[in-house]
Amino acid sequence: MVTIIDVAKAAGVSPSTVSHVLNGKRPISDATKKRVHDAIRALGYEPNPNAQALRSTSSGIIAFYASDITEVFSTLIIQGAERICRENNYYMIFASGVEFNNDIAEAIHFLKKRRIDGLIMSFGIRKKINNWIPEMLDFPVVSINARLSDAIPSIQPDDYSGGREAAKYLLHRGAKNPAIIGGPKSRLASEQRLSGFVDEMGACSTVFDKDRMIVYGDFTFDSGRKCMAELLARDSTIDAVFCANDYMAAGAITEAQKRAILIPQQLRIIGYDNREFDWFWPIPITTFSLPLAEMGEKGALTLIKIIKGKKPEPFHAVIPSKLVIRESS
Amino acid sequence: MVTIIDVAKAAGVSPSTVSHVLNGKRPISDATKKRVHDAIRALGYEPNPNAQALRSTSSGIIAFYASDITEVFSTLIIQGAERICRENNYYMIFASGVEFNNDIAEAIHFLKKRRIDGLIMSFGIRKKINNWIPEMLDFPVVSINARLSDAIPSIQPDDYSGGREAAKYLLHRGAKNPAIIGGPKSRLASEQRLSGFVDEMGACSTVFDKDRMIVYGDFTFDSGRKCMAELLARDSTIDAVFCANDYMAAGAITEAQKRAILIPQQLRIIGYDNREFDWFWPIPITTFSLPLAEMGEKGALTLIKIIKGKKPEPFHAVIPSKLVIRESS
DNA sequence: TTGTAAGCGTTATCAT
DNA sequence: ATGATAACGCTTACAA
Repeated sequence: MVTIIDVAKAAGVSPSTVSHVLNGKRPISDATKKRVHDAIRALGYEPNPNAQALRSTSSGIIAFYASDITEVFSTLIIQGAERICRENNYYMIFASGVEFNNDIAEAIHFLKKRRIDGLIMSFGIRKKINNWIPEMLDFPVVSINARLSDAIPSIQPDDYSGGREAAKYLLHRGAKNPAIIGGPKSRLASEQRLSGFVDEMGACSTVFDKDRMIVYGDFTFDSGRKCMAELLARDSTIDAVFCANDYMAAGAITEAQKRAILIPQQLRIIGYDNREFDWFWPIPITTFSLPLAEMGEKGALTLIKIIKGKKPEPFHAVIPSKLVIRESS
Repeated sequence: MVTIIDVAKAAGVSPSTVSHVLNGKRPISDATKKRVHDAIRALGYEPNPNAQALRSTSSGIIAFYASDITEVFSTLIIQGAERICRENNYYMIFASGVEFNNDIAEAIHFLKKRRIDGLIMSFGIRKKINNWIPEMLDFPVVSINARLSDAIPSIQPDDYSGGREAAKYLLHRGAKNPAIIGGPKSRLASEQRLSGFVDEMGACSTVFDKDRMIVYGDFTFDSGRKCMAELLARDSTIDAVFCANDYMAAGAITEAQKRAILIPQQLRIIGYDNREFDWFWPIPITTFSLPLAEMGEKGALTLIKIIKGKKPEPFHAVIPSKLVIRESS
């Protein structure tokens, strides 16, 4: 184990000089700088992170809390965040809600004792968070996919504008009588996608009967089938359906095909989320690709700014999704 | 910040006694034990992990290296491993191959300087590992999904017996003329699945022409379609196809349906991996569910044994997959 | 621009 | 069965 003292001896300087060369917290002459760096390289010195964390206030660690780490979305967000952290010489550690029985308080407590410099919290399901304890968050925190409070910066996908774009696109494709299959009303993502869609219809002065042309599912494949059946029962002239996620879009397509409805000729379908199966579904599904990596990156960048005492701009960021056009529309 | 000294004072004992009460490395009288525990609870004392790691040789940290953390399989393995680690009071940190440009040496180096107690390496793709440097692994290591060397314990799914079970099941279902769509020959998982299948055919004294009835794809949906077409061109009386993974199974089903072949009546299809879309694919896909959580658990248990100086048993473990029967077969 | 020395919170060694 | 004390490797006042 090579220590800072070994390096100091080899370079003929004091340990504190070595330390300062490494973290640049005070001016060092170029000559000594070089001698120290040479010694470091020659000996293969690596600072001991535990000693650093023990002595200084900062640990160089950023924690990532994901409500469910097995959700694909989480991992893609993580990758984005990790890239930025590494570029800024932070190391990331993880905590998964599942492992803490979704006891966020316990998870935060656990992370705090590791003396983390900051925390990125990512929520798979964007619902209103209850039992929330912002008091615990008395250190740099960023929230992804949920707005926890006005005081905590957040990064969210722009579901509303996605909904608007879906409507615009369908109308552009010639849809005259579109409908919606929504997700649970408790899910913000779904609600915003729908209201964007409805607003855009209004903006294009297209008549849209919200009570009749919206059916609510529960984000599952089966509910997509049922909702499609229900919509067709209500109005057989429907020629386009915007689904609040891809599972329901797949169900809707399946149900329509069972009735020999031609897609996209007679009925256009759009999903949301760009799930893996979309592109090779029997009828490839048009969808919106979420800006997951960007959300992770932006989240990490924002957090690092806060750690360094700067105010992030914007405080609550919203990132657009990207329409991915495939055969179903 | 409550320290061990505060606790010692409150309990009227020395810091070293508190330390020993906590880690049980020497006998303590029940009376003092109680006093110390009371003090700990009263003050809400939490040992500082950084100080512990600095002073002792062990950090209490197990690292998990995954070649690709965004792969669903990785996350499920991780969850299994994490459960065991927590139960044994280890904390897990992660490194993803992607983040290190797949430079395993660098990743290991990075982890080593965090003073990890052990390492679980999980490889998404089971191919022979080249450029391997077992010399670096001079500390407790376990490998999941790949056998790195005789000296490093491994945990793998039993693809061979999965293949056998697939054959047995198809024959039992009355298949007379089965075929195989394999993955790339470089992939161990695929090769073992196939050879299990072929061996079982032999064991049941069923004729199987390996040259004619095996077509190799590349694990993608499109290759599944092509391979299915090729097989049907070779022999239109094929009544069952074992596919080395689910993507190809989905492709095979799609191709067969295009030709109006009835599934499962005229043609039974089995995939492998139990991907998410299997159960809601237009014809739900029979498949094998990999023992991912168990692999993670077993991996962690094995590693912890090694860390504690015990020899794990068995040294190279193999865990069976589970046949999940659905409509396609 | 550089050096000295104290101390971060533990655990390990040596006493008792 | 318990205590005193040094040491882990580093950062940071304080001095020079």
